[in-house]
Formats: sequence, structure tokens, C-alpha cells
Amino acid sequence: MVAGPLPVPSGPGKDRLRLWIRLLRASRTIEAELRERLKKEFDTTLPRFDVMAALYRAPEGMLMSDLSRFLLVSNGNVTGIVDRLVSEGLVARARRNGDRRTSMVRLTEEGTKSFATIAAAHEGWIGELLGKVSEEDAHRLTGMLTSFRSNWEGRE
Amino acid sequence: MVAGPLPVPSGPGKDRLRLWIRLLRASRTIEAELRERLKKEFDTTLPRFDVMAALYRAPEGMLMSDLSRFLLVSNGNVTGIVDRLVSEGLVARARRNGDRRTSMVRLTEEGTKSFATIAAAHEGWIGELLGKVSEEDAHRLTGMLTSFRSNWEGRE
DNA sequence: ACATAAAACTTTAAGCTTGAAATATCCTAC
DNA sequence: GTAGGATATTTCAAGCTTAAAGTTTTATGT
Repeated sequence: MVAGPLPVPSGPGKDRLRLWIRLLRASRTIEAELRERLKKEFDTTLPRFDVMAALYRAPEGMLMSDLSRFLLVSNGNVTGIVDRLVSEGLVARARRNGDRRTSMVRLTEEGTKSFATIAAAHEGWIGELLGKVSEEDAHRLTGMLTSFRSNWEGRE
Repeated sequence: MVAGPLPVPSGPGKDRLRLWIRLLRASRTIEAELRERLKKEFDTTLPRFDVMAALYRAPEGMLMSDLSRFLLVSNGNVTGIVDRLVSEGLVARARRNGDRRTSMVRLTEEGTKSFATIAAAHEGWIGELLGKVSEEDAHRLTGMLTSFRSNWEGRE
């Protein structure tokens, strides 16, 4: 995976493989750049940012399992990231609704402020990193990826 | 990141953000599926597969630093993965050329056979997972991502 | 030749990630 | 009401990942 300089051999079925390799390399390249900037500028990480972004759009809070589904990561993973965010005072757990198995997770006031700042920078970075993609290509690409996603969700 | 159901607010600069979110979700979805199948069918992992794929196309071997650059991961990371592959007998280190700092890493005979088998399945999976993307879209998408990459490489 | 820098690699600490097992709570059917 | 199963979450072991510091070897300047 993540093939680079050398060409992928041609032949039937190789087109999709080539597409996948390019897709993966593009997202890894951007992801690496974002991770580095989040670390340098805000001393945080991509997973923390992801969790905070999810919570930012759900002021009333989210269940751990909702976070896990939404972010496409495992349950245990979310537990660890939220633990760290809680210990940093950016996120709070509230175990107070009817179901005592669940805990409602939400951003603290500090977490909300912190995320707003980081998100603004983040959006600027994306604009910069994807700046060379024309508006038209951006739309078309988005459309293709969206339809890929719908197709995917129709699986199994 | 990895936003889902909820819409990203519209406005200037939001198009690129939306594109990035879709790109990331698509690659994470596919990656998760591949990881799961590699584990289930061949009891291996994506990073191991990546390293073996790189070595497969370089029968004469690669330096650790070449692997690191090629796969877009850190040096120390490659060390660990190669260590495990060596202990499994799939990869060999040869410290025998002029420069005694370097070690040439290559697939063993067993590693080569093993990779060939896995790679065939892998290509089939990609064909299946991206099957709904039309040939035409696949080409166009690949082209866009390639030009993104060239632009990127022209940075800094 | 010798000091110093550069390069290739490994080690380390901290954090991320998964899948599976363990806990705790809730629900359902008797 | 209670046994059995389902659900929500955490814990755990193993592996992946990075950045930074450390080791060994090679290259460079004088």
C-alpha cells in the first residue's frame, strides 16, 4: 500500500488499486502535516481534535458509543482519549441520566473555547493544504467520495 | 475531523474542509476493512503488508531510511515492524555493503511467497470495495489526487 | 590526522489503536 | 421477581506511531 515513485503494473483491476494507493497517500500526507501542526502550535493530537470536534457539534453531549461510531474507532480507544481530555479539563463525563451504564460526554467551557481556537487554525490549514485543488475539482471529488460512501453503506 | 451525518456549515473555505473530511472518511473506512480482512484471513497487519509490498518491488533490498521515506512513516516505526517481520522469518537484514551504518532489508523466500498470496487477495478486495466506482470516475479521481500530490511536493 | 558535523539506524517514552475479555446495568420472558 | 440475554462501557495485551535522544559509522574541513 502507499506505493510511490514506482508505477503500479497495468492490467485489469489495477485501476482501482491505483486509485486506492493515491487516496491513501493523499490522506496520509495531509494527516501527517495536520498532526505536526497540531502538536507544534497547540500541543495536542489529531485524535483529541477529532473527539473535540464531534463534541463541539453536540453541546448536549454524546454517549461513548456514539463517539465511537461517529469517529469510526473502537470503544476502548475512545475511553482512553476521553480519559486524557478529562484529565486536562477539556471534557467532562456526566453519569446522571436514567441509564447508569452510560455517561454523557461533553466539552467543558474551557474545552469549547480551546476547540474554537484550534478549529479556526485547522480550517485555515486545510484551505492552505488543499488550496491548489480548484473549486470545481473540490466539488466533483467531494461528490464522488460521497457517492462512494453511500454505496458503501449499502453493503452487507 | 471525520465528520459524518451532520452537515458541515457552508461558507467560503468550507468546500476544501468538506473535501478533506470526505477523503479522510473514505480512506479510514477502506483501511478498517482491509485491516480486518488481513487479520482474519492471513493473521497479519496493514503496516506489515505495507513493508512487504515495498520490499516486493525491490528484490535487491532497501535501506531502512528508504523504507521510511517510501511509506511516509518515521524511522523508529520501521525498525519495529521490520524487527517483527524478521522474527517471523519473512524479512532479512544484510549488513554487508561498504557502509556499516546501513542494513539492506529484503524479503526472504518465504516472505516473497507469503506476500504474493496476500497481495492477490488484497487486489481482489480493493476491486470489490471500490467496485462501485466507475472506471471513468476512478481514472478522473486518480488524476486529481496525482496532481494534488505533485502540487504538494512543490511546497516548501 | 583530528575534531566536528552529518548520516543511518535504534532506543525510549508517551500516546493511539484494535479485538477480546471483564463489569456493570438494563430489559424481557417467564 | 428472577434468570438469561442484551447493551454500554472499561480493561487488557499486543502492536503501531511519533518525536526526541542516543549510538555507531562515515564524511568534511583544516
